[in-house]
Amino acid sequence: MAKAGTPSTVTPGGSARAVETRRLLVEAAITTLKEDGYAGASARAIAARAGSNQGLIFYHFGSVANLLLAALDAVSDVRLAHYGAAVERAGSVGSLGDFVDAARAIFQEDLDAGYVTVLVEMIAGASATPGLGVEVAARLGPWTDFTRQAIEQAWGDAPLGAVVPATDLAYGVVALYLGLEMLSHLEGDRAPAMALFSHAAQLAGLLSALSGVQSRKDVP
Amino acid sequence: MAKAGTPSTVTPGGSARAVETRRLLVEAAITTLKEDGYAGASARAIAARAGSNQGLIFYHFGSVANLLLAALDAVSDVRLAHYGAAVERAGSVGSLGDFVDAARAIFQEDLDAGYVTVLVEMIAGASATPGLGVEVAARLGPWTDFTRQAIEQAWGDAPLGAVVPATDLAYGVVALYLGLEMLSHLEGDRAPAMALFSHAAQLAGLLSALSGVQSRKDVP
DNA sequence: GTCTATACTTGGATAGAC
DNA sequence: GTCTATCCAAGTATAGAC
Repeated sequence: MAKAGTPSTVTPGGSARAVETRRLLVEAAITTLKEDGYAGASARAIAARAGSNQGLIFYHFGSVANLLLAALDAVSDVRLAHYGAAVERAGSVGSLGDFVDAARAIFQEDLDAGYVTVLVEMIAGASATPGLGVEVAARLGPWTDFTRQAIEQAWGDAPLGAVVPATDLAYGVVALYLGLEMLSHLEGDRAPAMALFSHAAQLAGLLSALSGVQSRKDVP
Repeated sequence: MAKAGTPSTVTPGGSARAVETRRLLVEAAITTLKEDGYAGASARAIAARAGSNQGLIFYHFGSVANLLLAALDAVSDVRLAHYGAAVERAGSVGSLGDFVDAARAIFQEDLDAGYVTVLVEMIAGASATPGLGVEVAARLGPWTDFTRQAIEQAWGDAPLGAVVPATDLAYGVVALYLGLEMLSHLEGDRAPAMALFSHAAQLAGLLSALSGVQSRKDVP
């Protein structure tokens, strides 16, 4: 997303200075969303963190909401690329447990960096600003798409895929991911969420053992 | 929660008029959180909806945040009571599938009424207001406690309880619930979430059939 | 083209009239 | 106990300086 062809933000100039200013503002917007939430992400708060003037937000992005969307785009780009690499590594092995482990590692990174907090805050904050909801929803698509692909890859020819469509499950996995991030962030304690991943890994092992066919793991 | 002994809000007077004013404000706060989110829940917006003066919020509750917490308390009380009744009904039957059905019905009600939106908005908005996080976290306890009890009841002596502790699973179920509400609310479409419940019901039936022992369902 | 200064609006909170 | 009037801080947005 955030390709040159379909810009979500009006970008007046392409000079080195302008690009750097926008980069600083986007960085500051991400940090502000992480630490102060959507309700605390005002033009003044973001600009102060970026060390620049608050008027620049409106010059470069047109509105605070547009800057926040640009921040969401930036986070999506960097995270999805990273997710893809992690799942490809797990895919080369192929067992369900490896995928759960990969998800666990990614989740831990996300909590540390607060990336998903940005997404959660944008979703929750969308109701406050008219028209923002559809924009955020559009940016959620790649996340669910990616999750669906990862699930299809993880399943292989496992029998579970017949009873629960990957699309539906992907929706649930994303929802769970967002919920876990919310709770962990609220309570400042990631232990319960991490415990769940451990149990999921156990169940994954149990499931693949139970299914009899050790789905194409023997192929090097 | 929200007992008389540990009031989260300072309530100056107990006259019939004062009580009614507070009730109106709490109602309006709930509606505002549902429709405009935490970021849109200003004193003026809430007071306008309640048809009363903005200053009354500070007189009766001390701050906007306190009013929002009172709103969360009100929602928690009414919903947990309802949840309890629904699970008791399902408990008298005792199969896992009945519990999933009960959860499905409750979830649909919550989406219609927007009750969980209030909780989600408070959790997401908590980062904006210092000190609000711990208050919201404290009010989340009953929800996870209730979920844990429902899970223990649903499992009975099923073998799954040994591998995944009810406490951990309850945490995940609450997280999933919050996430599903967020996504459904964002996209204005509950179909994907409802589809998940259908699949869960299927799996529940499959699981109880697979476990051989049809855990104490034959006892009327 | 880029940024600063300023205008104007809304929000939280209180003091005093009723 | 309730409402109006008001203060000031913080918010969005633009007009004009560089």
